[in-house]
Amino acid sequence: MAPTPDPSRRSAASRRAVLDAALELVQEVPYARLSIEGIAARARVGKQTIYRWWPSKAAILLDAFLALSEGDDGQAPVLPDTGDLVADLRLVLRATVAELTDPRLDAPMRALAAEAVHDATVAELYRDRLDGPLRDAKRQRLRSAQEAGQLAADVDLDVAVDLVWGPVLSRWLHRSGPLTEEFADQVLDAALDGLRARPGR
Amino acid sequence: MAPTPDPSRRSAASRRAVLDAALELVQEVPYARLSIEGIAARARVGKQTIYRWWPSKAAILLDAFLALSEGDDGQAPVLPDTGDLVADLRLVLRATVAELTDPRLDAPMRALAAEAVHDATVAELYRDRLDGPLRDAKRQRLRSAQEAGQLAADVDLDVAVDLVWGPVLSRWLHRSGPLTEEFADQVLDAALDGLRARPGR
Amino acid sequence: MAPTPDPSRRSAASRRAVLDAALELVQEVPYARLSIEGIAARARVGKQTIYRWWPSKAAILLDAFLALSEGDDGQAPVLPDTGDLVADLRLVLRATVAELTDPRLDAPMRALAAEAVHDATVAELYRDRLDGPLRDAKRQRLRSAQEAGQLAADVDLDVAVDLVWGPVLSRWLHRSGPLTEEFADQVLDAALDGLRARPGR
Amino acid sequence: MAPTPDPSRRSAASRRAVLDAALELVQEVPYARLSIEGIAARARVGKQTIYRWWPSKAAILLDAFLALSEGDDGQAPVLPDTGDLVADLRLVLRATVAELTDPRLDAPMRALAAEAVHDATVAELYRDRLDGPLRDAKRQRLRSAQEAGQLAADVDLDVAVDLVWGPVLSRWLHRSGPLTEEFADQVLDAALDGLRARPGR
DNA sequence: TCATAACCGAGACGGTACGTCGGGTCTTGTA
DNA sequence: TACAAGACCCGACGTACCGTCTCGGTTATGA
Repeated sequence: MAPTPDPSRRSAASRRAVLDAALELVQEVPYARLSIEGIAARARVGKQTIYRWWPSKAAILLDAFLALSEGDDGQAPVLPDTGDLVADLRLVLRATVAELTDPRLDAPMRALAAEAVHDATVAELYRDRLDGPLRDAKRQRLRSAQEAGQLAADVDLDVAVDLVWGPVLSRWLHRSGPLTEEFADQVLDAALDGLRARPGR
Repeated sequence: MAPTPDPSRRSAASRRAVLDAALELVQEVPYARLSIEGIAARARVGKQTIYRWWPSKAAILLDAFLALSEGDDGQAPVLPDTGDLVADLRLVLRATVAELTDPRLDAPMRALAAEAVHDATVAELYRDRLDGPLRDAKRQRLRSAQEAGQLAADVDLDVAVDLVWGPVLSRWLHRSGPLTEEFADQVLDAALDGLRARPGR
Repeated sequence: MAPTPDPSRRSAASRRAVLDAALELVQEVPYARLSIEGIAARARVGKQTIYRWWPSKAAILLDAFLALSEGDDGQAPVLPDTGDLVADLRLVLRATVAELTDPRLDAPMRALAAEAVHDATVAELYRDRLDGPLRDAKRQRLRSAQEAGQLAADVDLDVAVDLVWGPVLSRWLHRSGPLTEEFADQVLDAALDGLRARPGR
Repeated sequence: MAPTPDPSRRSAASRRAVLDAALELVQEVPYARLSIEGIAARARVGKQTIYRWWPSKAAILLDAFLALSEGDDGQAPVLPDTGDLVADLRLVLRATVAELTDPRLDAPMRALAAEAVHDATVAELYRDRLDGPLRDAKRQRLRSAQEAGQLAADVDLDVAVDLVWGPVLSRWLHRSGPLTEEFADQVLDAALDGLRARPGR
């Protein structure tokens, strides 16, 4: 159905220009005013070139966002594993908070996240290309901890990932409170030790 | 500057018609195609009437959504408090999952949530009129548990709320996995008891 | 089929602005570059306003052209009838030549004529609103001459009109030679007296 | 500046394909939708091939049209000269009418004529390659008649040509009436004998 | 004989304009 | 004065072509 043109003839310069323009614009103007027309104009590129290679505005943003984290190219992300679960997770969760509050990343990530919220197609793209690999890494680190006997054996790792990162993501998306390192630490502690009052603690 | 029209002369019929039309349309068409023009046409209402009474599309959705949960009118929500924290929270968290998966509520809630993700103004509206009262109730229930010695004394209640509901919201928004009662229960158990492996458990 | 909006709500200012802009542009730029987009921009008018009220670019030109000859408003044109057929026709045919060579009229008339050449719909519009009334006047003047015994009784008046004006129009359209008063006079003389050599002439 | 490619290497097959495609398309679709892109696609030819060999769409049409009347190749056209001026002209004028009403020729001729109306460059092409030789032949036949004393000595031959063919062309272009053999005959009679009432006729 | 230069098909590219949709404002007539 | 209706200016949509520009591939000489 999709005529999908020959990628070998694709202009790398145009691709970069579009991605850069998208990133610039998503930070300059409110999301609702981000238009393909505007991206094309800023990138000095014909609109057709955009429509030829990207199926949606969200797909551009996704590519643009992936292009931001250039170094990781190719290899799947891996979480640090020093053996000290708490320290490792604290590091990573703080990094997550730092990313989410980085003004350079906030705008495109919000744009993507919002798009994913109401469009399952975009959600799938987002999951496959951005969140998925990262989630695998998180699950992997927790599995390692579980195997080392540091994590309860009966805990579903997907649940565990959501328990640690869910609160942070939720607070970021809903702006339901300040998103700080302190919050990250509190969440981590609570997630590991539980909310319940326990004697001998 | 704002003309702020006289609310006493407002047509209740038009208000209802707009809200109903918005709810119908948000379920019929993909969110991107939900237009004020379309709502006005469906509601047999002049566009000006909408612009007179609502500041944004999101505000319409919010009103429409509030109108859905009519019974709660006025009084602030309260969580059950039978003394059995686990049972109470399980009930409520399952109810949350039920709401989020109710096809009748899913569409407008997603629309609102997405709008809130990229627009801080909408996020505030959302927080004040929808999420806020509910969050207070959650915090209140947890405070009661804390006072009863069921919750660790040093736990920040906002962190606690996010630890319990954050994973559910996050999974809903990102569609990162199936959103089931079982998941709710797992999250609750993990949140209360922690992920960490502990002897004597 | 056509939704044809209510003409009573039409903005007279926009109408004028569009017509003026069209006339200006058709004289400034080659016809192929005359765009509705350009007319709308020049007229400071939304494109939709043009599409609402005119079915085609040619229709705009036609209205614009009719607006040029403002004085004639309403009343049908009449050719002079002094009794002296030759003098009357000479006057009118020279006026035709003058119009066709007037740089202010040449551009829009060519645009219209060309459009009419390949589009029968436009040709009909053109005939009904521009050429028709004028042709009636010509026929009427010739009929009067015929009744006065100045024109051969067996001549079809439509043929007669074409014999007098056809050569001029043809030369204008095809630029097959200089379009001068002298040419008009020669055509008129030849049309009245015929090409054939005759004794006693 | 112009690279002027080597004509000896030109692909005759491509030339034919373009000309054929142009003729087909000009008859299938309204002129405004006739695109070089479309011609190239139909002819299975690269766009560059068209741009290399033809300066404009009109030039393609002209070539295509000339290719239709293949037989006349090279030699200039000549009008019959039997000595009987009326019979000869009647024959030719009827043939003109037949051509103009031939549905196979009508579309490309209209396209060309319309293009010539608003573009003086095309008009020149048209005159030089199509109309010019024919006009010479007409003038030649009339000169012969004039020398034989059949045509008034003081008649300008260009005026004479326009007097005979102008009405027919004009009616064709403006569709101002039915274009029939009868009309041709009437025009011819009127042109030769004049419109004026004359005693002894 | 074979390189090498042209034409060729294909089609991506930066652009301009198309005709449509919707945004938010303003006007008109009715209740 | 609120309302239904809808015209208005404007900006963006996604598409069609423009004319230019590579890309391989195939002829078709001329070193």
